Amino acid sequence: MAKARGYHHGSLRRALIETGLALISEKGVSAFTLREVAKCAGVSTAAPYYHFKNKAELLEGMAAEGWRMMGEGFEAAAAAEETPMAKLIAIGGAYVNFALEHTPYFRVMSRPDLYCTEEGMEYSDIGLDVFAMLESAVANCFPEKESDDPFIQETVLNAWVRVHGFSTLWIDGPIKATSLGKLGIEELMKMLFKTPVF
Amino acid sequence: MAKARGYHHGSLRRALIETGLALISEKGVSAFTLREVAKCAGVSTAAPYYHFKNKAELLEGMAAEGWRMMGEGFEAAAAAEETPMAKLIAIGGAYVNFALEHTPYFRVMSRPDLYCTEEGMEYSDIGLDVFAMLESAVANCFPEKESDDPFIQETVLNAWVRVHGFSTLWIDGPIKATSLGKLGIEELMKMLFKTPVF
DNA sequence: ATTTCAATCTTGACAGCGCTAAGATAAATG
DNA sequence: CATTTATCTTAGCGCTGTCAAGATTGAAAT
Repeated sequence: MAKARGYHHGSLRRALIETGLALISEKGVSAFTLREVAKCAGVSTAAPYYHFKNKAELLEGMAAEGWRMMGEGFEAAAAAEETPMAKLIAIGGAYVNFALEHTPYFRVMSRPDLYCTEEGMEYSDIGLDVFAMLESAVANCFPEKESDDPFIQETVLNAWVRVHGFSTLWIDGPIKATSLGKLGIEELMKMLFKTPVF
Repeated sequence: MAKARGYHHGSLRRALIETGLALISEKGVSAFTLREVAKCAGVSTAAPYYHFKNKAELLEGMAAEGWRMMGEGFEAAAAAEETPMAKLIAIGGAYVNFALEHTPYFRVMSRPDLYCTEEGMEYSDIGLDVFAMLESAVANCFPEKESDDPFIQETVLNAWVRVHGFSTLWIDGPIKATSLGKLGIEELMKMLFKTPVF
């Protein structure tokens, strides 16, 4: 009754997500096609519709998985450091690292228009959880302040904007096309975190 | 022989770009359709193919126009200030303002995968010109340094990442979905430029 | 003024897309 | 073994990007 195996894949749902990510990795998210995903997974065109209501829901599945992975990366990065400040920096690094190492996930996650199609859902709930982790990492650096202190908010904004802007500009190509592109990624990331976030 | 008027529009090319932007503004760039653009412009499905090689080239036309506009915005913003530093800050503000006021343009411009399809073209040439303006605005703030000084590069990266990251996160929705969203756009922009870029 | 001509647009068609309805098949249950 | 339920397939709709062929037009040439 639950998640029994069908007569083809043991778990087509997983296969579709993975095949889809592979496809996005190769040809980009705009060339991502339900039919091709199905073909690559070895099933018919209509098979995905048993596991996902539509294309957007498959993308939402990818995004949710990505957010979960990013959250785990945040936790691991923070756990490896001692001071709140070092934890915050490590989380920023984890954000960029995730975008670079799991680019297809990140591409989907950062395009809410693809999977937050209708209803009241404005944004991925899991995405908000990850944001909350960043938020409290900042707050922990300034225990004497309230969490809605303007300074905290400013710092959160600054950190988020920085890691997201860099990730986007890097994986989409613009940085590589400019004089900054001649610098390696390690050097750029060092620059990115050299200027304090507060 | 040159750009004579056809037997329908005086200049269909312009009409397609404008209609297309209106469509993107309403339904987003992923719902942008050549056929619908043609219909809204009052011509047949195949008409656009006289003015643009394909869909990507129409999007490229939009992007190029957007980059030009952004460049003009940069110049105007810089011209209104006296000191190099004030010019730099004004340019940063012009970047964000462009994204907010000309969102459909910005959406296309920041998706090079849509219009930099093939050949050697990795990124819009005009986009690179705009980047050069930002670069020299930074360099002008530190006349004693060479333009390839690491500090200059770091500052360029920091400024770019900040304005681009904020613009993207704002127009795509994430910021609005978080606690930061409760703050107004003016307040957020003040925060964005409060922390120095160098 | 008529002819000619190149630029511009239309019609019609093709393969591929997301999605749905109806039927087939395999695995789980009795 | 029979039945039921979950899973998948086949067939088809209206949409998309793109192209080939033909129609229409304004302007240049005579």
